[in-house]
Amino acid sequence: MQVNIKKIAEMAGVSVSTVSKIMNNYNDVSEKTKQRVLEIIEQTGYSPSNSAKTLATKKSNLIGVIFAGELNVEITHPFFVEVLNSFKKQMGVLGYDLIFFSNEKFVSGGDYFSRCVHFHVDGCVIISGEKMEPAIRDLDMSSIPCIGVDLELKGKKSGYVMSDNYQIASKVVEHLYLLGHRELGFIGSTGDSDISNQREAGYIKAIESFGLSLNTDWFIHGDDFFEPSGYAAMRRLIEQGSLPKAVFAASDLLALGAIRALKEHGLRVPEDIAVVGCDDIEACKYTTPTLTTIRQNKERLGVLAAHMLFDLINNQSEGGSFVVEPALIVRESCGSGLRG
Amino acid sequence: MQVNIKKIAEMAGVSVSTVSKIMNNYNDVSEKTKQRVLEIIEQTGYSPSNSAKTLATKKSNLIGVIFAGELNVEITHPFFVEVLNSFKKQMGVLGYDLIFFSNEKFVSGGDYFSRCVHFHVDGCVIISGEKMEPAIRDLDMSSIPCIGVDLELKGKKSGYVMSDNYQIASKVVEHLYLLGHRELGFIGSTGDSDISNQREAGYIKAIESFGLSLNTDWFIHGDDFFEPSGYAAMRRLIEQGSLPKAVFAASDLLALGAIRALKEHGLRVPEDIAVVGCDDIEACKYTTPTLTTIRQNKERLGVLAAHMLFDLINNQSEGGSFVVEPALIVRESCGSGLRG
DNA sequence: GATTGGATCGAAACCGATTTCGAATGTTCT
DNA sequence: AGAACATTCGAAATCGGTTTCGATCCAATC
Repeated sequence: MQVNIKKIAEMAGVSVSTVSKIMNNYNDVSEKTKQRVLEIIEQTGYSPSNSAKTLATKKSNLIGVIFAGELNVEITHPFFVEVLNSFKKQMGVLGYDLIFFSNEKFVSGGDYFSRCVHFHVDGCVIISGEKMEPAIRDLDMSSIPCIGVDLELKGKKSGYVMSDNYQIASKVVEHLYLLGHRELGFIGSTGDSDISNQREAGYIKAIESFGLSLNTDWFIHGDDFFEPSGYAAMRRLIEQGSLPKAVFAASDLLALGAIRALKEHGLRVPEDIAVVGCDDIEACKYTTPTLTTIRQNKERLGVLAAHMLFDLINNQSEGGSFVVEPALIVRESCGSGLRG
Repeated sequence: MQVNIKKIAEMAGVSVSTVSKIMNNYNDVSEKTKQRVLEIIEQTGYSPSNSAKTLATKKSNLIGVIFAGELNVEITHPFFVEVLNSFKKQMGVLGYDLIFFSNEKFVSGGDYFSRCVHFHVDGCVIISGEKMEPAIRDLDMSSIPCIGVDLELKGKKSGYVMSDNYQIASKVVEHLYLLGHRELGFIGSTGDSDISNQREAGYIKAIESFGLSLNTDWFIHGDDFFEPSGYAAMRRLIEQGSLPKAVFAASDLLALGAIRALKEHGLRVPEDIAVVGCDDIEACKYTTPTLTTIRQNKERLGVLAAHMLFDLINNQSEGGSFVVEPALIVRESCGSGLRG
């Protein structure tokens, strides 16, 4: 039995419409009544019902958050959660709250699109890094503004942000090259991951552009981006016989798994083999050796995603994409000195 | 211009009320018309507006998620985010979605309670681990069902889940004692954190019950639960002169920071000093030494929180609390063998 | 055949806001 | 004083659902 607009109107001795106008900054209400009403609103702590407001205006000030894909890219993923946190903050400043759709419901029917209209979300952010699924494509092609994080959306009301995966790979190769490494390997996620594939393609391109020879025996793939996959991949590489002098892993956790396998096999990192990760998650600083990696500007990705979505919602942009520049973070896992 | 209930009614040649009844499992509609309407709903992909539904029923099927406190306990915190993920999954099974309130809005007025009524949330989960703030107390005392995670709520419609901090401390002391350590130190968060205080109190109690002497010079506090605080705390301990043989840190990140400071000072872990963390975050497994710690059953905490909240919402419970049993995870940071 | 009762459906009020449009009042100008 | 205009306000329709209650129809009962 919460206070509603009617009660405020009664208390102030004005009509419901007048109260509504005051709440929405109309200018056809006198300063005197405005102050009186505002005072009562203040006292009662009145906050208009979002449902009623949404129903009347068809704007909910809600942004849907979708974790797409099947590689367990959940809210717990250290990279995405930091992007999301930055996104959430920025969206808050812009006046929006976030609603997380529980994936469980999809089992019992109801695709992403209909859930968006169900909640009248003004827009949504889709977090993935995998290949596009049909349900996501439907949403992308709808009239609902969407921003992909590490997912290339192409709809008229869509956009995306991601790091430049080609540049990432090229920075890694350059670093390894300058350290004297000529035999380079790669540990990726499953082939279903666009992100992993792009990093691999960029890596190959960079290797070739440096005039190095490519040994695809040293290119190996796990099932996802997590640590056990990296461990398993490196195990296979070791059992296979010949090892490269350096490997680039498509995620930090893959790199850490690989390092675990190497240590277990009595190999030293970086002395026997150098390892580079990707993402610069928090844990990189605490491992032994600390992990040389590529930092993606997660905060910037989140802020950019928020602003792009805001502009899309307010018809101030036609979508598009932002590619954020990555930075090489040199720690211990490749050795530090040049030609060291 | 989405399909609404009126359109469905027209297409099926029935009234709006009949459609509504079918959607809500009333039994005064014939099987024949029911099938006809359901078919049309299926074809059109109709999904009823949550706003309209909420407005009419005063139930939103939405759970508010609140990160309280000022210690940067954000969505990124590795412990809470895992509890939250489990909570989210379970809540999804129970038919609820999650809405995250953007803290930014609070700056410009509007407390937690009014935001909950604003969105008609059916209940909310409050994630903290700090002392209770007034705004949270208001919410706790309101008629809105609330569950605290690491926060002791006491309202009539409230409950909470947490790990048994006394038991945590006692398991740590027992472990250290059996390893032969008699000089025990502690690194906590700020005194504003109930969790840290409880762990400290339990630690002291356990030390006394083992008949060990207490040296409060070895008890030291940081500003929060994060790594730099642990580093700074250990630095102070080192500069202070005498060092304990083992320290218990109130979080894993504090422990990792402490280890960094020790290494930097040329001390070996665990040979010169043993370190125990708390939480068992993912990174514990990748550090050197790997971190002996206390595992809190995050998945169970989340599931319990979800069920308690559900029961509270549906008046099937009067609130209360669940305390989950912690488990000691022995890794390398204290040495592994007994008396080793 | 009249009555009862159950099954099936729809009209209408309602939830709490927004927004349009016209009415009433006050102000300025000729 | 009267006309023209600006200011201020409220009645009512609307958004998309839910829910109550009465109407209708048909079968069963007496």
